[in-house]
Amino acid sequence: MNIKEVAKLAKVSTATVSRTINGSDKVTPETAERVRRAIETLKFYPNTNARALGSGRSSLYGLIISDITNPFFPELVKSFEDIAVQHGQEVLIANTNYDPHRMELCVSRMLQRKVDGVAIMTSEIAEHLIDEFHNRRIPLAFLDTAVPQKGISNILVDYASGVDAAVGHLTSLGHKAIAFIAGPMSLESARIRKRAFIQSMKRNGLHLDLQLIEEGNHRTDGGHEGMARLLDLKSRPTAVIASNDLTAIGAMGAIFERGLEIPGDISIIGFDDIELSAFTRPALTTVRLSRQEIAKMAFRALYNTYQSGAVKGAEYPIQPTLIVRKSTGPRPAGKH
Amino acid sequence: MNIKEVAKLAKVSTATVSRTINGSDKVTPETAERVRRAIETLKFYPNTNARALGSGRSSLYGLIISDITNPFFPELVKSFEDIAVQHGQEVLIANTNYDPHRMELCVSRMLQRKVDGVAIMTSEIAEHLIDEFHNRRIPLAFLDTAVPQKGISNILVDYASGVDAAVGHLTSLGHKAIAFIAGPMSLESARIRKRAFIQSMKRNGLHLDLQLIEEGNHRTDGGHEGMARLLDLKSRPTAVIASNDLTAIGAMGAIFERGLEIPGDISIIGFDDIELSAFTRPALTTVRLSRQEIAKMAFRALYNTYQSGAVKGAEYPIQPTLIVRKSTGPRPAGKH
DNA sequence: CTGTTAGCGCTTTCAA
DNA sequence: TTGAAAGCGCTAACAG
Repeated sequence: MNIKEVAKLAKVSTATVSRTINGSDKVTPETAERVRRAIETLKFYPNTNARALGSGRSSLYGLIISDITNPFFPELVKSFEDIAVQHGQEVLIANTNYDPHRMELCVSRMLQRKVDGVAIMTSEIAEHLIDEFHNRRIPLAFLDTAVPQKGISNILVDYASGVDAAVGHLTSLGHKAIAFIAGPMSLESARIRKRAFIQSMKRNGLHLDLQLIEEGNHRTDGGHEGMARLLDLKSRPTAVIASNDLTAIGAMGAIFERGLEIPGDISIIGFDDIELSAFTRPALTTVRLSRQEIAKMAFRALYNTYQSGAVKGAEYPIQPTLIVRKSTGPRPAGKH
Repeated sequence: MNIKEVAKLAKVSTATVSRTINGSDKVTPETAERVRRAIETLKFYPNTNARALGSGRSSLYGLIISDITNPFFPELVKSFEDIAVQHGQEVLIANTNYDPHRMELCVSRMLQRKVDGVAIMTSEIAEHLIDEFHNRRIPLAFLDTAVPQKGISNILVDYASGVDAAVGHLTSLGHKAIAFIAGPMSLESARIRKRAFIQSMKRNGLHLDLQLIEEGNHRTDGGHEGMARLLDLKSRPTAVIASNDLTAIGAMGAIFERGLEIPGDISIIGFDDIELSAFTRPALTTVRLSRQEIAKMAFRALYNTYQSGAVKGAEYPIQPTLIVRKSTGPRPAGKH
């Protein structure tokens, strides 16, 4: 079952069938109709491998993520697939599992399948792997890389405004002693969020107590430990901002263990707005980072770059938004 | 950059390069070594599209799921990818979004990419779409389909034993009035679970009160509503088993809203063991359905079927296990 | 607007 | 054990 059979049935050449499939405008409507009927009756599906070989374009876009079980990613993956399919493109997903070796494997998988572009939504990628793509003129899109370079597109989250919204919300509730549980400092995006917090505190004219800045690991256990240390302080904070939702959820556990109430004793704000955050008790106030937007931007960046044959990437800004739920409340009376 | 260049550099024919790549045993170790070095220095990655075209095997396996943001799927996807990559195969993931049209699109995507097999982990698939695969001799693996047929492999979860473990756990805690919040009756696997519950109650010699069986939708809202109705009963149950974890979580919300305690007033057990269940307060006792096992079985079924050219599928059993956490406790004193 | 035909890069007989 | 060469199914000049 191939294009030849279709051509025979429709009484045209294979070229005409190909043109019809590809929506060329130089085919008479009648001919096209005949071809389409032939395709229909034969239940013919063009072989994408042959198409890719013949045209030099795979219509495949790679999506490299750290770990699909990390709640940040599922919606990102879904949105990426949605928009790709809308454009008639296919998606190749690969998990690095936070493992550099595995990342290398992911890159090789992408290269073998001759992807037309790759969205790299993890933070860890070695320079030489980027070159591998760059040398082959394969468009790349990153999320929050430090430096835009080599024609790579970059999705840039405006962390500053997100953190600002969080700090603003807390100050409007009367909080002054605001703590921050950061992510791992090995992560660029975690460093950016921490810097954003420090600047936001200054901008809001609040005293910045370095004791109130903890380092976590973007997982619940890190949040738990960081919060435990904060609670051991003689003057403990009345509000905490966490670098991501999992950290915040871990912190909530630590607070409950001490018999304290949220938000009665301590208010807490997360970052990301993963699905889980709506289900915690109390539901978590958080700064939403739209994964749908990120995915759409990343795909468009790749698709446009590939289509236009452009060599240079661009920057795409994303605005986070504060989602107020139940984990934040007024500063407790008698506290500072 | 192609196999010819490699052949030239290694001073062999393209056939020998091909054989080396494919690990043929009829290549002298020395020749093979020379070829490998050439591949290395040229940073050559064989073009999978050409390979697929030449060999008639795509080394691609499809994985159709309902919705990656449904917490049941991420771990399944990850495990499937893991095992596929271990076998040098690639994965094509497609979400149906519970939409029949979209399912049709998924099938066409699979067909175009010429997958070597498809794992269909959703419940909704039309008969004629199955034929589409069957006619092309493409192995299929299903999760909990009603009837095994047409050489399709079937991953069969032993729901009976899972539900039995749940009922047993509750009776050992003294519970007698046990309710069940089922999934949507349009779903085969939901029907099976409900039947299993009814049978288990009988086997344990417990009175089966039909009022205590509610129908949900496998989402939190359905659990919430079902539980609300149960709480309105004059003789309300002391324990509830939900058809899946999301239902259980919704039910927990309804219980809390009435000012009741878990497990003080009511014990609750879920099904699936999604990640979220460890984070609820209290942590949810549930029947774990290992997604890793399901994924591995499905892949193996497909891979083996394809490799052996077999026409008929097989059945693969999966045993669920009870995970006891904090949402179950002794029957409250004075209650029945 | 349509047909002819030479590739695309690899696999796989068939010979040697 | 190795090489030559004929496909695999489609695309894209080029010619008409």
